[in-house]
Amino acid sequence: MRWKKISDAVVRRLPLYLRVLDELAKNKDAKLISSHELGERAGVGPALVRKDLAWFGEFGKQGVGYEIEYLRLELRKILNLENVIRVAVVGVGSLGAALARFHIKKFLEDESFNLKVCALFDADPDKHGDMHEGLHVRDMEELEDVIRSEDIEMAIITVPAEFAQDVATNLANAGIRAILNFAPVKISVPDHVQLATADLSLELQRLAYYLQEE
Amino acid sequence: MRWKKISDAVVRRLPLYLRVLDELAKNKDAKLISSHELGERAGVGPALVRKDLAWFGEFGKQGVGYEIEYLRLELRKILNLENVIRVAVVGVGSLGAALARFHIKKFLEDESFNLKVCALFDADPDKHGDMHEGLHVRDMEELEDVIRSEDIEMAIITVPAEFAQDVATNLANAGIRAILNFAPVKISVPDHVQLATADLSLELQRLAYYLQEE
DNA sequence: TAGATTGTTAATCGATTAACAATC
DNA sequence: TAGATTGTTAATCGATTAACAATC
Repeated sequence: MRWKKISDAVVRRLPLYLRVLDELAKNKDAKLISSHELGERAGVGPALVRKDLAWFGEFGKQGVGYEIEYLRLELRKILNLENVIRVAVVGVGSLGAALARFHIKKFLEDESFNLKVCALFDADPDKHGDMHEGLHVRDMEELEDVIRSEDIEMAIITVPAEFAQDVATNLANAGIRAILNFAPVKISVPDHVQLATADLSLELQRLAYYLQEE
Repeated sequence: MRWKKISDAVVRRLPLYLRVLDELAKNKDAKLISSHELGERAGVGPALVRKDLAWFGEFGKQGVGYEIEYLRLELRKILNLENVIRVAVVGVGSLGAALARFHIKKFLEDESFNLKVCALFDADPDKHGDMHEGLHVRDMEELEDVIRSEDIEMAIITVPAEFAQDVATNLANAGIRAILNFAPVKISVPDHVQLATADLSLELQRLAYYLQEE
């Protein structure tokens, strides 16, 4: 299933729409939703909602709107969230451990959440063998083997900034296709690897700007 | 110090430039940097670097470039990072505790890092009094008093999604001016409160899209 | 002086919004 | 049929890039 050249600005809004639909589906408030209301709840204009969805097909009915459950399932298909995606966490400090814990719990509790953390890695030998939510911390030496044998496609990097680039390179070499980076550095990856950044320092510094009196 | 109507797209790049300058200043590699090299290191085009900086003044010299240390200090002024900014963490689960720990350590280790976590709050009475890096967990009842008496301007929300909006409202009422929200929900705040979102689920779902074969 | 690089204006590019015919 | 809302095209808006005179 491929629709070429969809802008990332569009792709970023799809999970937003999906979240609204998940919520509505759970509460069974209604069967239908208009682009106006979906946009309202997602924080996006109604015209943009329609345009975003139209890139992938015709999901609505004129004069009626979109069927919530149907659109929800279609969006899950589009976002590739139908099958379980295996995830590794590299760097098991308190942040890495917390993220692993959070996602493992969510996977167990929410049946529509399809991201499964299934391996933890850390360079510190003292941590090897430590258990977190049923997973033990592995040596970085095992990275490539485990990623390949366990079909891990995504990784979360929570190592100190100075090691992040090396880790990212190793992950790319091991066949990882998407990385969420928490380390406060710009990292480079090959074109076929997707990168998302959760750079808290950057966000906090940006917020500081707006604290100034206006 | 106010320059009206600077676009957020511009403000978001300033911390990126600052990080590059911090790095260069630490290593004392050189005294000067061109927009070309600064852009290179920050991942931004050279013309855009010059245009971004030009919003705030004339910091460079034609034919020469920008003085690293000078520009670094000017950027710190512009971003309002000269004085310590006090921060509260609301929701002390494993993620909240990890973030508090991370930032408190960074504040102690890096003298140019001016964000100081100085209060922790949680709704769970079992956690009240627990210590994290020298701070005890307080009751939510104390939120407003403590924020006002300790001059706390910024908050990090790490409570479960269903409580995030209430917490944000309470924070806004207590006079908080900027919020970094980790809860996976859209929250609304008054216009005078700045909001940054660290919505990991959204990022991971976006990444999932790109895992599809092309 | 010759070479380099800024600050700034004009041109381009891309994303959002408005408008509306099609149609349920 | 009358009212509503989609999918889509055209208009607008804003952000980035290219170009270049000014000048160190």
